[in-house]
Amino acid sequence: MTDASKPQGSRPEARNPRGFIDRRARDLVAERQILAAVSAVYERYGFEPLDSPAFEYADALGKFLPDADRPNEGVFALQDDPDADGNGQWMALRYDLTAPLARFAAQNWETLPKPFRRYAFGPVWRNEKPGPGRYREFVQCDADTVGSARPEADAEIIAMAAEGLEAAGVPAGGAILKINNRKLLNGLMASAGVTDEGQKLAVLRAVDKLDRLGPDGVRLLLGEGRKDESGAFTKGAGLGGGAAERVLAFTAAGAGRGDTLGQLSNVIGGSVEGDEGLAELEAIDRALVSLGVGADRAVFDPSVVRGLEYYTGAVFEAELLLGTTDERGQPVRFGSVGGGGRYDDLIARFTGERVPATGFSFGVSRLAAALRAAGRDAAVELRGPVVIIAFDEARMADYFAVAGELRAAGVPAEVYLGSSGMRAQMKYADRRLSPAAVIIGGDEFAAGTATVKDLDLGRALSAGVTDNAAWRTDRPGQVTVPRAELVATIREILDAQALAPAP
RNA sequence: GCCGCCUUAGCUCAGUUGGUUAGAGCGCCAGAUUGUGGAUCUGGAGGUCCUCCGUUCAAUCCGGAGAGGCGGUACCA
Repeated sequence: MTDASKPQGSRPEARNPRGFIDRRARDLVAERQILAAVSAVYERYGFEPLDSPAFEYADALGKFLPDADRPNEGVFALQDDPDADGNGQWMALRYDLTAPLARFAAQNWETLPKPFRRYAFGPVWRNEKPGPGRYREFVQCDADTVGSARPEADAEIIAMAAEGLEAAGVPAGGAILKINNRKLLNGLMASAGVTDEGQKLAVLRAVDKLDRLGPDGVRLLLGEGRKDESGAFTKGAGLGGGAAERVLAFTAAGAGRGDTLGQLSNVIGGSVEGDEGLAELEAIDRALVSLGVGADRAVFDPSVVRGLEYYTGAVFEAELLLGTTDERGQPVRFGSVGGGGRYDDLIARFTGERVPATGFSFGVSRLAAALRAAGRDAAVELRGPVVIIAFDEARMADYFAVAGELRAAGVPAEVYLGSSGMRAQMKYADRRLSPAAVIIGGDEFAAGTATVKDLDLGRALSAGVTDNAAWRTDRPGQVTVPRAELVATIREILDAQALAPAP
């Protein structure tokens, strides 16, 4: 085996790049169903589809602009057409669908109908450390309204997101949209004397961890800092005790609708920006009520932060409440499957003109994985084609004719194209989860017949069979019919299987 | 980025206190069965023991460095 046919050490290892995965039929069918269902909902709301390139010039993507020192920080970037000095335009794979939308809207602003409503889906790439269920390439689906400052635009996005998740297969009560407004926390921090941008960020980060660390952990992070179990120390926001308690009181204002608004107005009190945020949430509440979205589907939750600078007003997050378990039966918290909010400054980066915008995006693969883990993907069932056994070299033309007839009748079919014997061919059909196999050998040709084997019937019967000889001679589910009745016979088998539970 | 654990067959893992030919289960291939899936039995293929350097008569095993994987943490557009 150490001969020339196997040069040692010179073979590439067949493996995926770190953080990238192959997705097979099962995953793809599930994702396609989700996208089809969600697209239909979004279009019903008047959103038009848009596709944009995988690459954008790096400056258009915004703050993750690669530079000479760290060209790959966060994004996958390359230099387009570099000259002799290595100078070229930096371009990068998009890391979300919102930045490309901002570029597109700015570029076509003069001719777009405004407000502009579009949805988009496709892969996005992030050059960062992968984690469990977290990859460097994944499919996102995003919907935005550009050019409307009305809180109703936010409410409609929220309502549409809720409806979209249900259409994708999340059962009623399986997810909740949590809504907050950046202006509330900004107002609160302003009245507490927090003006430093770095300190503001630290406060946001601390609040974001409320669900994981609890109020005590967040209190530490708002103050001096916190040391976790592994001994790593996270520097805190450096807030004084009074200010920290005010922030905590704010985040504790409950997750409801009208009652939460009342509590928030007590805690916020005073600042102009805070009052503005409160008024926006009240308007969103009214719109949600008229859109038929109750507190069972969307609530106000002051602990929702959603990322950093970018958002300027309302923010929302979709949390999955479905009970899910992993392969070992351990419960898994999927948590957030999507989020969004109002970003009024993103397009101004290009045009200098402030354009209000709001949107929501979710991870399609992640949602599919969550639905699978929750056992909600039963509708996705992969059946193989009808397999025509390649019995006789000289008769291949006849086999292809059978395949053609079946395909013309709308039945997925294929002629076995390997070189193995019949046993292996049957095994192949079984493994493909084929509904039926067609056997036309010398006997059938002589008699002008075809033998059709109902593989599901055999699958069902095989459980009770212990003797191989009997299993073979019984030939379960097998019928021989005149060649002319072949397609009709298979049709009957398929119709019968459609009524039976999946094998 | 930081911390910890791990790396032996396609997969899950044994094992060798450093010594001739490194094992199991599952999976795969074939036969028992000229033309039939599951089960069973029999046989077979499949390994640079992650890589490099060092120590040694001798390294899959000991030491060092590196790579890759997993988990936590930080970041998350």
